[in-house]
Amino acid sequence: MGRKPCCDKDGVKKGPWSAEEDKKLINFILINGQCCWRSLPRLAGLLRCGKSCRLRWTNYLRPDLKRGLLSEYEEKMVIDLHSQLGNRWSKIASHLPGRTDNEIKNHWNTHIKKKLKKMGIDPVTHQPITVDQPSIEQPTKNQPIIQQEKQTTMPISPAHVVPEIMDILDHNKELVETPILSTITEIKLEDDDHNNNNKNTATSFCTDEVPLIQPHEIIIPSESTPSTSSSSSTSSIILEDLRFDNWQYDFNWEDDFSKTLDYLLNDDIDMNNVISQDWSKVLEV
DNA sequence: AAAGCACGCAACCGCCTACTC
DNA sequence: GGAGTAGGCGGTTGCGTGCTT
Repeated sequence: MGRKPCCDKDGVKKGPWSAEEDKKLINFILINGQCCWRSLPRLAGLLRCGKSCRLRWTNYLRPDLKRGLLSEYEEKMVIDLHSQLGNRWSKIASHLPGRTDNEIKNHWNTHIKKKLKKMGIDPVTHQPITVDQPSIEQPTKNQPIIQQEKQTTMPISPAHVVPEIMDILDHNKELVETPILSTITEIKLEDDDHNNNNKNTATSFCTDEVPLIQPHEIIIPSESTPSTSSSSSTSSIILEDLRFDNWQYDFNWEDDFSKTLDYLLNDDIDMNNVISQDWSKVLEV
């Protein structure tokens, strides 16, 4: 039996998200939290497949995302983590708060790869490129890291390859608030797919931290109801209940959320602008 | 000024895994 | 135990934009 498509292709919009769609998605998730992605588009009034909504939220709309280029420090983090974890972007991203796997993957492919090659380092093996050294294929996710390590006789950390990286790391350490560096050494090389115990540690990030709700708790935003923050007492109560206390960023709920809500409820505001500037500014740690 | 090209990034696709029944 | 489903992940694509010729 063939696999059922994640969504009905007919009537499902594809391509770039409009400001209106973003607004609907943010509004729905802020009010209801994340429920099942499959039914979210219907409940939120979006003509998108659930997968697309999840991706949009995870990679672009999530309030705790950092925008902009990776800092030099973050870049070194990615290099080091990649040397240990390979192309497991989500794992790498979990060690960089506010960064998504997609963002890191893109940055790796567009910037870091080139940079490493320029430095004479094979981005795949993290070892110096020699003329007759064939590039070793990137291990697949089915190939355990431990097994890959056995294939090499030298340490694979880039710090062994490029000593100055550690100097840069030290230099940039002061620029970062979160103690990311200390976690590098804590990364277990064994596959931790079955070990979610450290999912919610102070330094790792998890996209599941938006409160989950039961289907009966879902509130479908009404198009007809004028939704001002003062007029919707029901929403206020529920929003109060759904405070994202477990989120990793330092969110000043009283001030920032009402500010954010104002944006959402004000039709005159261009959401693209909100997201790229005010939204991220409001929620910046 | 315009055509061609390269680059960056958002979004999609298909596969995999975990979970439920 | 197997089928069906949902969510997650990594690879890839395609479009917008800036640069070069």
